[in-house]
Amino acid sequence: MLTTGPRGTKDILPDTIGQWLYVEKTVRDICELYGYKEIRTPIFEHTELFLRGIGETTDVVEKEMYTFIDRGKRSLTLRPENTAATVRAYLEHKLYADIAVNKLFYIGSMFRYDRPQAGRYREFHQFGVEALGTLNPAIDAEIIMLAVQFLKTLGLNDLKLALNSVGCPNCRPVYRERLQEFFRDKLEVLCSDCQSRYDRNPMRILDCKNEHCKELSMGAPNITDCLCDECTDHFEQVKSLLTEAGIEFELDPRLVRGLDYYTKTAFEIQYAPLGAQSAVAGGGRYDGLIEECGGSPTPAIGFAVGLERVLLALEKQALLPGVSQATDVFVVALGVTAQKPAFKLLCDLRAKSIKASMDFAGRSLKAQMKQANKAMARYVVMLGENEVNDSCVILKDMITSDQEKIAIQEIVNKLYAEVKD
RNA sequence: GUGGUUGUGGUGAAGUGGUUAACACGCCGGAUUGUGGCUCCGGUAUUCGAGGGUUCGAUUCCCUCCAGUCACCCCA
Repeated sequence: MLTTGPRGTKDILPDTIGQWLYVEKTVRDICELYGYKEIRTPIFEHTELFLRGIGETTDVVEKEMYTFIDRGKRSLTLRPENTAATVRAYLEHKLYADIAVNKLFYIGSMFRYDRPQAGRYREFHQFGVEALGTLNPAIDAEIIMLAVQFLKTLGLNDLKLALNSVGCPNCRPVYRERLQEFFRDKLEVLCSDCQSRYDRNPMRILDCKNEHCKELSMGAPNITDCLCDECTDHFEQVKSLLTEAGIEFELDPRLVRGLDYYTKTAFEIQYAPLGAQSAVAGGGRYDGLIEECGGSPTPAIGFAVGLERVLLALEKQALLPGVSQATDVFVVALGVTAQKPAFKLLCDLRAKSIKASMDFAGRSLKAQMKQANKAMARYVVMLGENEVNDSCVILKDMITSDQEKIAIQEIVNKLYAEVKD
């Protein structure tokens, strides 16, 4: 218990931290390129924010939230996603007053009480982007392109961009009714999951993996045929902008998002080799959310990328960079009298920005040499009693195995010249 | 929340109802005086996820729990 982390969590150890830094660097670079600014919101929020924002009947809210009561008897929840919180911050700090369109990105931990499986954890990391303040289809295209370019920059291939429009409060209810109408006489023969979807979210029936349900849903009406004029027009423009930009996409009229706030444009980027959890990125428009959160009606769009899934995909394509943890110099000290001068040398080297390490376990010379080798040290500086008495050190080149005696006053400059040329 | 599957040292893994739980890698130490990477030698699990039960006896059989893993649900 004490030696096991909570279920669904993962430690990121020194041997893999480089992968994260690499991905995070890519995130920051691309966001800078597209003009998105980083925002950091709290890990927890008032529970109410997610209830209202995400939707009370969504799975995320109904069964996946980490909710707790604090000592002030407030109900708080660990964020299961970051769009609602970003909107909250946007309203709280009146960011809309600064500029017409706010372009923001975030990167951090999210929490969902789910059964862990491949690509799904209880604490996971998302990189997300939000553009608040415009209904212009060009921002839809920009957002989607950013997501695609991010994944491509990392080197991922075989990605599938699925695109759909889920309508707006004007046309979606119409579609919903037509769907229910279509399935009404088939309700008895649908799987039990779909029977409950029928009322909660009939669009999900279209997405069912059950073969029988798939057959039954053949010929079901498509949402894109039921969109209102405004949504149709918007969707057409998004599609043509993407086409002009050379972004390949697949129209998927069955693509549904699980969060209530989505409107119009919905998209998902899938990487099939990941198995069941193949959605690497997902997002869409949420033109009603800001008003729902107490702001004035403001259109917005965003997406989130699951970083663990990205890392899994990169691993499958062997795209993870090997991080060199080589050090420049390893200082080997022999015996007690050399300890202090060795430590001083270590400090002096670092003062010159030379990467340097030494042994602190009081090990033998041989063991220290092995350690230097493991640390991939370019040079080893040795000093023992003799060297201390002579005010010199032995400098060893670990590649050529050459070694020479050097006055201790000169060693730092000498190494600086070697390492920093 | 539901179902499948797995759980032996730091890691990958053999193995059996009964004296000292293979092997490989890793790690630690050594191969004459103060020197790495190769090689060789030695040391590295009072214990087989945890707790019960069956048994003369269980790591091996049963139950419960915990954890990993995969799938459903759902999502990034």
